Amino acid sequence: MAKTPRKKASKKGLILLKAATLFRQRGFVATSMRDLAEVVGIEAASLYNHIRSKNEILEAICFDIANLFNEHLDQLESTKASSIEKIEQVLRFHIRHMVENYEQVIVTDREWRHLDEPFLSNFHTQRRAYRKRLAFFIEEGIQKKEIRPIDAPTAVLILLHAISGIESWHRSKKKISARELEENMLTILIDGLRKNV
Amino acid sequence: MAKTPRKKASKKGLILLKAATLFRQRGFVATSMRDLAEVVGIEAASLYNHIRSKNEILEAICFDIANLFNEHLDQLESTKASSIEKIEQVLRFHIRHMVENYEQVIVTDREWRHLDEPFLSNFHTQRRAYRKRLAFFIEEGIQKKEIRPIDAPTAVLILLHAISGIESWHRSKKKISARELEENMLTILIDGLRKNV
DNA sequence: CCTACCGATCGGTAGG
DNA sequence: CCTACCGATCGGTAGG
Repeated sequence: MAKTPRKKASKKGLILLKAATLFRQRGFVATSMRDLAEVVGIEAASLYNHIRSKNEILEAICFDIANLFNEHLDQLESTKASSIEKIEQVLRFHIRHMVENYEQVIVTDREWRHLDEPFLSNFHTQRRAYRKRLAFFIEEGIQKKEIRPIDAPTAVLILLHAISGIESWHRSKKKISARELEENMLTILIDGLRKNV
Repeated sequence: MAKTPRKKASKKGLILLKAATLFRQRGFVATSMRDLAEVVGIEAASLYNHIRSKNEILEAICFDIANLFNEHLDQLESTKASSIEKIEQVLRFHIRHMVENYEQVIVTDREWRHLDEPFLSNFHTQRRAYRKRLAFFIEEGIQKKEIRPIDAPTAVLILLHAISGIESWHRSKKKISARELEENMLTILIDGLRKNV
C-alpha cells in the first residue's frame, strides 16, 4: 500500500507494456532497444537493469499470453458444457482478450517466430497442443450431432484466425461496440459450425 | 522460344520468388540481402544489377498481389450473380491463391507495413477500398434477405482473416486435399452468413 | 557478376 | 540510471 512498492517491478512492467505497443506497430525485429528506451523515458543501456535482453521481452509477452489461454482451457475442460458451448466460451474468451489486451495477443501471434531456442520449440509445441484440444471439442460435437461434419483442424484454423481480424476493428474509425462485435462474430462463426436440425 | 530468353528478366523473377519464401519464413526485416543472395546463388552486391533496393522487392510482391485481387473484383462486379454468390466467388479466389501462391499472399498480408512511402499510403488506400467493396456485397445481401443482418465490416474482417489461416494448413502434416479444404471453408463461412429460411 | 568497402545502426557491456 | 564504447551486421555503392 506504499506509494512506490517494488519500483523495479513496476518499471519492468512499463517496459513490457511499451514494448508490446512498439512490437505490434513496427514488428519485433524493426523495433530497436533505442526506440523502446525513448518511449520508456530512459537511455537504451539502462533498459538492461530491468531486462536481460530484447528476446527476454518477447518471451515474457508470448508466454504470459500462452499461459492465460492454456489456463482458461484447463478450466473449461473440467466443465459439463456441451461441445458447442465450449467452443462458444473459447471464442468469447479470445474475442475479449483481443479487445482488451490486443497488443500482447497480436504480438504473440505474429512475432513468436522470433523467439530463441529453447523457447521457440516450447511455444510451438504448446500452440499445437492448444489447437488439438480445440479440434477435439469440435470432433466431440460432430459425434454428438451438435456440429456439422467438417474437418476439425480446418474449423479450428478458421475460428482462431477470424478472431485475429479484430486488430482491424481497433483501427477502424466508426467502430461498433465491443459487445456488438462479440455477438456478430459469434453469430457468424457458431452458426457456421452448428448443424441445422 | 529460345533457351535463354531475356535472361535478366528471369533472374529478377527468381529473386522475387526466393525473396517471397524468405520473407514469409523470417519476415522482411529479419531477411538480409546476404541471405537472399545466398539462396539465389550470387553475391549480395550482384543483386543490385537486377533490383534497385530491398524495398523494391517488397513493392513488387505486394502490388502484384493487390492488382490480382483488385482485377478479380472488377470482373466479379460486372457479373449478375447474387450477393451471396459474389461473396462465395471472392472466397474461392482467395482460398485458391492462398493454396497456390501462399508465399506471396502471406508476405503481402503480413509485411506490407514495411513498405516505404508513397507505396505505404497507396497500398493502405487500396486495401481499405477493397474491403469496402466486399462490405458492399454483404450489405446488398442483407437488404435482399440473402444474408442475415450483421455488421458488414465485421463480416468482411472475419472472412478475410479466416482465409489467412490456410498458412497453417500448408504446414500441417496430414493435410486434407485442397479441394476438401475449400469446401470445408465455404461450408462454415457461407452458412455462417446465410439467412436461414 | 565479383571484390572491396562505406557509413549507419544494431544488441549489448564496462564502469561508475 | 548514465556516458562511452564494442564487435557484428546491415543496405548499398564504386569500380572493374
